[in-house]
Amino acid sequence: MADGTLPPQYDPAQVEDEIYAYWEREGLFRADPNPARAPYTIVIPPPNVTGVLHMGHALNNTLQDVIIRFWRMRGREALWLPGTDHAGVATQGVVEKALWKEERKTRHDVGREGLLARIWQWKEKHGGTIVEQLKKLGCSCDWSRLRFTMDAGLSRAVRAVFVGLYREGLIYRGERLVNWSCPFQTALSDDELEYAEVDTFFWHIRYPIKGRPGRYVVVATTRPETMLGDTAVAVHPEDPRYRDLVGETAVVPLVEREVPIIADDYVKRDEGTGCLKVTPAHDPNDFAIAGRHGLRMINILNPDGTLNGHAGRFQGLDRLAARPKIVAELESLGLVEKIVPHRHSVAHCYRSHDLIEPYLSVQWYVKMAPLVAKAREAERSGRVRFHPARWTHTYRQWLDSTPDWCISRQVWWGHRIPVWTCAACKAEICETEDPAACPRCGGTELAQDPDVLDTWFSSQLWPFSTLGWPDATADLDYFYPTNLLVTDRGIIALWVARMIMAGEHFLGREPFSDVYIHATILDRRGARMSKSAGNGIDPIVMIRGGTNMDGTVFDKGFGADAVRFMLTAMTTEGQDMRIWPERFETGRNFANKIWNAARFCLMHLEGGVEALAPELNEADLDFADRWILSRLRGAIERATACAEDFRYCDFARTVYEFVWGEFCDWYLELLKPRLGDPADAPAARRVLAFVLDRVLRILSPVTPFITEALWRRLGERVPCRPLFGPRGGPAEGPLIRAAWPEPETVPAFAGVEDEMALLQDAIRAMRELRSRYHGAPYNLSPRERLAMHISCRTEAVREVLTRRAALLAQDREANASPAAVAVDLPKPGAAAVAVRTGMTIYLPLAGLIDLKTERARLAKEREKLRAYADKIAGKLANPKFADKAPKEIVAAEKARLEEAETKLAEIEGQLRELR
RNA sequence: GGGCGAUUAGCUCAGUUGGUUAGAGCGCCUGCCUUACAAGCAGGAGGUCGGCGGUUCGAGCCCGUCAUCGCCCA
Repeated sequence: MADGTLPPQYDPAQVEDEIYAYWEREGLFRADPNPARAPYTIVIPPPNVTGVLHMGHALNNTLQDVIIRFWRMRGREALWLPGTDHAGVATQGVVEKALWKEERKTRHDVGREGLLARIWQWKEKHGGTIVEQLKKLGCSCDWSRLRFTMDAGLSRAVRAVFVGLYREGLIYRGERLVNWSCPFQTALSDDELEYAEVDTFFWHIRYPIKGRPGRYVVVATTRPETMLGDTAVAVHPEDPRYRDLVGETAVVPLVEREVPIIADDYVKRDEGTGCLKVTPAHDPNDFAIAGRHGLRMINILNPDGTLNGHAGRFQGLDRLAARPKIVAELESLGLVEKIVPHRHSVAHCYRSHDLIEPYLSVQWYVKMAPLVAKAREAERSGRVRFHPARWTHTYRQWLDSTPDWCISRQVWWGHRIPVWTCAACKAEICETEDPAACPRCGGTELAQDPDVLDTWFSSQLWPFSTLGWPDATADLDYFYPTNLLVTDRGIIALWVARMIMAGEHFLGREPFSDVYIHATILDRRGARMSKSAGNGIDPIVMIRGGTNMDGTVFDKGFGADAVRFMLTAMTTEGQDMRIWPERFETGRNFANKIWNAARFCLMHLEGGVEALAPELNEADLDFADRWILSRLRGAIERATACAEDFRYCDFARTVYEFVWGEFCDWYLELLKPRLGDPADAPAARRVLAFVLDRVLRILSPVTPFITEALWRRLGERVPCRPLFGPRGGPAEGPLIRAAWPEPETVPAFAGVEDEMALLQDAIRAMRELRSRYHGAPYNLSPRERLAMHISCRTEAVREVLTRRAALLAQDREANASPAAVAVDLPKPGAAAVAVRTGMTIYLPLAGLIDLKTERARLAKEREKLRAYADKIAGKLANPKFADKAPKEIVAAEKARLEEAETKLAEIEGQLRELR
């Protein structure tokens, strides 16, 4: 490579680190407030600081990078602001687990400060992993702005928001049921639950009626152990079976508690026995019933999920271990009527996957109603748009139904709730700065609330806390509101909606105008990728090689560009995306194609600027030049529109098809003879340099590494590549900052595309004629030069084919010369025939032609054409069609029919001759 | 129970407001190591667009319904 030649196979490993280091070193990702340009801003959805990159991150960040690179090239001050999230419950869980494994200590052994110190250590050690992985993917984040939700600045934002909401009366403390995670011993919000189907039983248990020996009511429950906390039995008020029992007293077995039998509409008569045991402290519906009837609430659980003193002799047992014991005792008392298998969906912790217990406790809440109204308005007014649009429904639905948000968590890692209680006067103090003394009585013995805030409480501030809020910074002024948020559907409610609320409430503006929701990545069989299932694909292994999670070894990776290209090309509006390693081969092959196309161009540009035509004007352009420029302009138009509209798949396909299917397959082939001709080469080289330049630019957002590497090579040969005018000029800077090629900057030529289409049709027909005889038993050698006769049906076709005869003759695959081209040329003896639009091509091959095969081929084609022509004729014969269809459509159908019939007649004639 | 997706070639997926003979990648068959590329080139086979009904001159696309799979919410 030192001598300037490139190897014939692209090796991403040789290029990527060096290119990335170059971008970083030169500060090319950096963005700063710049009044001369408009900003384009994306804030990264912060990954968990303890996490490692998975395929979902790879997709998410590729999509952000494609857009930010596009707008950077389009001249915006493009900021992609990166950072990580402290992930309170999850991170603390990881460190606690390690602490236990390594030292057999719990968090209580090391204390709050001790644990926090260890988590910070953990963060320092492992927190950079995911950032380094994003770099391998090619992410052009402004790393100088890397943020962490527990940074001092972001923590100030959290305090400001808490205190602001508190003072507005939007934060309050309440005792109610929460979702309790026993392993973490903390409350979780409703959004942090996941539901899983569980096979269990309905236990039908008899509760004796007080004062009526022998009578009892039968309740059905899936959680028999909760009976220890029962404080009522409920029936439906209109249920005739139990009407006489309302007002009576039932006796809860084992604890012998006397509880009232009450009537409540909530009870479903046809579910279970129609008789409901009411456990207000351990079931949300029962809690509501208790509120209506003023029932006692008995909490039977300790925070760790074991039974407490209210459980009597079962105290100390885990609630799940107690269940069989309780059932056994009930059975021995003859109180179990029956046990029915039952399958239902139960809440689990989204981090530990353990069962969630409804648990009565005092927690902090955010009153949602006023915030919801603002968030709804931001979307209704069109200031926030979802892509694909259907996700708007999910957003609205959540806003319409969300309960107040439980924001306190009983863990230590996170933002501590800024509320203190004065020991002397019991005053509650909520301040942004830690208070030294009670403002009411001056007491200095202040106890801060031990809880921390839900991680989402800080994440919801991300689009502005990262830009300096609550200070009125220049960054905030310039970059806020941001433009785009790219994320997964799973956190539309959890995060996206809350950011919109927070942005609207505290800054009076939406945090971003567009939300792009991308697919969820699934494995080959359509299952979610997960660590426990072992079906994950490690994006870094895909990029660099190594051992995948399932043990498969990849000696070489596919390269970052290949991974990015495939992820982009697979991003359609669907909601899932199935991935397996081999799928990246397409991307790798494409990168290799780009590499070799550029390699070919660079070989022919070896002479540098001096070898280019000193001056080039439109009149100097060859036919092939005009064609590729026209096609290039069209491709740029489509690609630009796709990028603006977040149509990722179409963007990738557009550039893929143009580069491979037109630039490589046709233009470079057409150019070869000209590049070998000293008279034509200088002009051809100028166009070649220009087109390659534009090709690299439009590829750059998706495949930034290989294109930057090739751009540099191209720059070494030809530093500046204007199409027209004098050659030379100042050197172009790095591709990442090169201007996006706007369509108007590429000339288009009317008529050239149609002419080329005709030539391509002729060339393909000639190739096909040859290939009919390439196999056994004919074995026509590809090296044997053939003569083709072309019979044209119009003078116009004849004129084009005659004028471009040289292009037909030079096609290497056809390897044939158009020996005779004329209107209505007769068939030259024994010949293979291809009937095309406007022409019939003959391959005379005396002695080799297989009449039977030729006849069968023509007959098959005739049948197809007949069916086609009949279909159109039928359409045209329908008077309603002529009457109602637009004129252009009718005219087009007529033209099609005419063409089909012409071809059909031609085929009939050929068949007669073959007899 | 409510909402939203998906169902198109052997596999994975495209298919813009209804209007050529429904496309791509991979796989398959045939022939080529043609000095950019075998991770390639050329040619080819393969689909009654999940079922049924409807709207329309015309439906893969719109409407209804059923089936199967999946996601979200309750």
